[in-house]
Amino acid sequence: MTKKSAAPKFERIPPGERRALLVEASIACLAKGGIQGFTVDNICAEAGTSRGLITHHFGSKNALLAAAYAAIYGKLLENLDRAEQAPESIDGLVGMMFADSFLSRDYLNVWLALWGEIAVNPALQLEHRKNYALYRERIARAISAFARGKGVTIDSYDVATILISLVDGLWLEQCIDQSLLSLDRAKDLCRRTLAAVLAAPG
Amino acid sequence: MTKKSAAPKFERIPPGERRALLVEASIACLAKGGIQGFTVDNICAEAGTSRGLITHHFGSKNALLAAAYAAIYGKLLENLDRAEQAPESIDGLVGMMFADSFLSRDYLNVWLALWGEIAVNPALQLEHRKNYALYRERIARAISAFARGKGVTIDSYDVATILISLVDGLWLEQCIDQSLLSLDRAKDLCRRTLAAVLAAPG
DNA sequence: GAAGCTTTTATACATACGTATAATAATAAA
DNA sequence: TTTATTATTATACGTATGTATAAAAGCTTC
Repeated sequence: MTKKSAAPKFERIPPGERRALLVEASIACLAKGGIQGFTVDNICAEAGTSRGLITHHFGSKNALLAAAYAAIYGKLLENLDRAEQAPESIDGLVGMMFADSFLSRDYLNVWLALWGEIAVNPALQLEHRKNYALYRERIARAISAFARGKGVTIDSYDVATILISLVDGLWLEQCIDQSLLSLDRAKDLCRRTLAAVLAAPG
Repeated sequence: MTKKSAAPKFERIPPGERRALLVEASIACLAKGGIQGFTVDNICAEAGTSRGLITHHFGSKNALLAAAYAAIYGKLLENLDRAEQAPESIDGLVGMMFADSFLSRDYLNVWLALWGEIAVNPALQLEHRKNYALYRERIARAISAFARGKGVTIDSYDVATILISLVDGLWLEQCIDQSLLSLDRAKDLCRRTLAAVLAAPG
């Protein structure tokens, strides 16, 4: 007679996977309710775990927030690295920016929620600086390569700032009020601005 | 013998003034701690009143938040109306944008904190749409007048979107990490972009 | 100076919050 | 099969939260 094995009351998974699950749940909560939706109860309910796991795996809620931010930026940079290294047209440059930026509407809300926290949360600020520098460098490099290929002389650092700021602004606009701006129009405005800036003398 | 009059335990001021005080205190709290710093305790401590006044004068904390947003936008629009109606140079246009945008670093944090809430707070969303439409209209009008004066034909609505988005993006960048961008450089990038866009054919 | 009105305070209340704790149970190792 | 490890749960605890309530007190009007 075989021993009757009871159904396990919970599944035990490797720490790395559990952390990833909690990070995913955190992002979902940020998307739904902004930084105010980022609570232990919400996150653990979303992840389907008990309340203790955040402390166990991250030490604190704030550490989980920093981890979530790192994960989001990680995805962004990863996508960027998959893109062609040196876009050879304005369209290519714009495509590079928007492939990562306008991934999904939910993600926009997450960025916005996190941005609002960075200024008042040192741990997040640290995480931001680290990742943003990589991001900016990557964009500036692409612009630089593009300009070199076209024989245009520009300050790629300046153009990168313009491009990133414009995309962030369009993004923000799209996030706050979806009815004002479509992805296609955002791309188009970006393309037009970039073309004008790169064509201008100086 | 005159009656000894005890010092009043509190000052009673007109509802409008009290509301303004609470709105000011709200903005200060948002600047310090983001949306998470926007609590009844913080606000009333900042305003130097007891906890009951928010409910009494606004009905709810959320209504106060909407009022604070309206007040901030009100100041923005007011400043804009004081500016010259039709800037006649690129510098004038840029000046118009930045006179309101970069008022103070504290205000940047407030905008950022509020932006993060708009997507998840219907009352704020309503207040935003109303004011943003006025803002955008005002900017587009100035651009339109400028172009007409110079004999340039443009879609002022498009250029307004570009300009506003760029300024918001620069603003965001400045807010998140002050070490990356000075006001002067932000203005300069804006000027340069605007000049290029307005000079471009089409 | 007295009455009435409404601002203002003080307090109470139920809920939500982040974290600490101890018990439990799933897995790996022996 | 037994033991050891640690992921996981359940719960407790103190604090913070937004709002409701009632008492107190300032101001206006007569």
